[in-house]
Amino acid sequence: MNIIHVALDLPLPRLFDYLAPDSNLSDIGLRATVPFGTGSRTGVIVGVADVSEQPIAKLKTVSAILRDMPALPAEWLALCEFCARYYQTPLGEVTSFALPPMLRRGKLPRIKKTKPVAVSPSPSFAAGVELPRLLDAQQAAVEAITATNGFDTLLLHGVTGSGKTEVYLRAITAVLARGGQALMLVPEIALTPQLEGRVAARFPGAHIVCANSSMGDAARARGFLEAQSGQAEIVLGTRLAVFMPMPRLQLIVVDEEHDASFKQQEGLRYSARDVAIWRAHQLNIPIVLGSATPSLETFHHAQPRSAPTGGGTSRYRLLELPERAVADAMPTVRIIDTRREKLQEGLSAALLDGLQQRLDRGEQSLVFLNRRGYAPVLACPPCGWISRCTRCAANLVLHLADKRLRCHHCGFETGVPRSCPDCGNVDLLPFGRGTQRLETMLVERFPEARVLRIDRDSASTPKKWQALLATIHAGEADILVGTQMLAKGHDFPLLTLVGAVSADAALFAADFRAPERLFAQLMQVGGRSGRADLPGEVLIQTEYPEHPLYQALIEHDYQRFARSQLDERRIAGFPPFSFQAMLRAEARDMNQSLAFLTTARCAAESLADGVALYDPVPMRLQRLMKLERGQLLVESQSRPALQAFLPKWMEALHALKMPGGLRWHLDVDPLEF
DNA sequence: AGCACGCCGACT
DNA sequence: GTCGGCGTGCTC
Repeated sequence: MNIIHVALDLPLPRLFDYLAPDSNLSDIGLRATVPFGTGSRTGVIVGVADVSEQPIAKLKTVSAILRDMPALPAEWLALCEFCARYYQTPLGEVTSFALPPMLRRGKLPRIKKTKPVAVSPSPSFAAGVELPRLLDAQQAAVEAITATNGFDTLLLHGVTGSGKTEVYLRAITAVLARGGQALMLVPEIALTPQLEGRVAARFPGAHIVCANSSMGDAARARGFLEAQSGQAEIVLGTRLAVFMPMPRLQLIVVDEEHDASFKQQEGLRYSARDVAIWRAHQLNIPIVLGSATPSLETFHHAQPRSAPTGGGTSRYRLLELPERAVADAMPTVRIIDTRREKLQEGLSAALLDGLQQRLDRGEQSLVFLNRRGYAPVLACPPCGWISRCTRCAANLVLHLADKRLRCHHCGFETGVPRSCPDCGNVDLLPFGRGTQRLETMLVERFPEARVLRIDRDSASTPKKWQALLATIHAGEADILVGTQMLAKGHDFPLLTLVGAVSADAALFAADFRAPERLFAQLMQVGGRSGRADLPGEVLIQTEYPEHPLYQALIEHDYQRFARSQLDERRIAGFPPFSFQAMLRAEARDMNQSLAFLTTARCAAESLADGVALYDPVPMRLQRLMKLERGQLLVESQSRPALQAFLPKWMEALHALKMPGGLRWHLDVDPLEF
């Protein structure tokens, strides 16, 4: 055989063939450097053959087949091929994305002296380490996971503090004892170090590899090679870790499976959770999805067919952890009706009282406001001027801390004008409220309190973030003001009050997933309070106190909320009762974008069998970085029907002649609308 | 996506 | 007379 098929990182949905004397099937999965156009590229050999569909005369000869690392396993290539097919992305772009940048470029990391670790498959783990006692539900969950033979998707549903992590660790213990490898995916947050520490402490002798985008090139490449060689027993990482080659993989865990960061929002728009499930199926191994607030898709699959509201699909097994592992109660949730009350800088009397009480008792409070900056907009009331971004269809947010106006979408920033740029009026007014303003107000109102603001501005680097966390843990802060950064995963033993303000907007958002996200967020931020021996309280300010979402929160009743949402989704025909793909286009003016989408819609009409085509519309954030953006939704009751339609449609679109400056992409299973 | 080739405007 | 604008066409 003397022809190789090479997947190159190009936006072209095909492979490139090269002459390669003496190549054979064992070369599949090796990287190859090839002449391409005027230059040279490195890609992955995905096939070896005697013949090519191209005329032989057109074929160039491969420059080098790189044999300095072992061939990527067939299982890994199959995973990439699945992603290419499912997400309508050229295989070369997928393989390129799935490889660490250094390996992608045809290089290898310098060999680092290996740590003196026990050689698998008999790692020294847990011996001596004192294990916490399991509650019955945890024990049952561990047994269910470890007894699973072959592929199964298990949904581990447990509130914050119910001990999900301990269940993962026990299941991983069983895998390591059998000489297997385990893969654990976590959301993309600054939380990974904590978890890493906990896992490392539990498995002191085990070889653990981390994989996330903030790692250096060499470290990432090294981790990849250690996973591929089987040296690494545990791989812990964010969404990109789903592509780590692992020859003895026996268990996948997706923690906080509902988290939106598992879906990549650019380039290869994959869902690591969904890809992980496909991989588990392919390898015939169990996968555990863990969450206090599972995504409605996941919950639906974990519901029996005969469930109260029309039934789920019974495809996943539901494991419930109903109580907190540490023996304390769930926080009390109170809804504060703000319709009648005159608020003080956005805070109700009840919340202010609560803060004062915590101060008096030396306990911590958290005010949750998911909007950073001082005020969302600066305005000139007499003439109507407001601070707008010149590049985006968005307002410039006032950051008083460093006296700047900033666009939160494109990063544009400018100084705060002394007077109105239109009429010269010097009395410009900030409208609305962000964390900085709340912080200022709380400092004035509670002069004796140590107020700490935690958002992307104050915790801009991992170092600053760690310092803030240390301050909180040392009890050197009384009132925390923060965005969703604070909501995830952290334990604050002194925290007994959480107040949520200005959350209502999500109730009526155009995006049908907004309530789901709000519920998860409030549940999560509420879970920060009262985790030790101090009871917690959650106060939610709202103008819609009787809204079912808030009622379900009072009861801590995820299932009730999920069922009511699923009812609405079923009636509206939204996911998980339909399957969607979004075509997005951007150009210098909106007409261009919409014209392309209209053409795309016309091209789809003759191909769309069992697929509904919506009308092209401007995106919610219509203009970003001076590009006008539109979108076109396609939807089907049947995933196979949608999957059959998409490649035909893509082919038609690639054949269209694009006007200059127009760019488009397809997003399969989109999360954002 | 790059990178070449190709045919029309204002500059040393 | 050339440098250079980006339209369009190709890459095994």
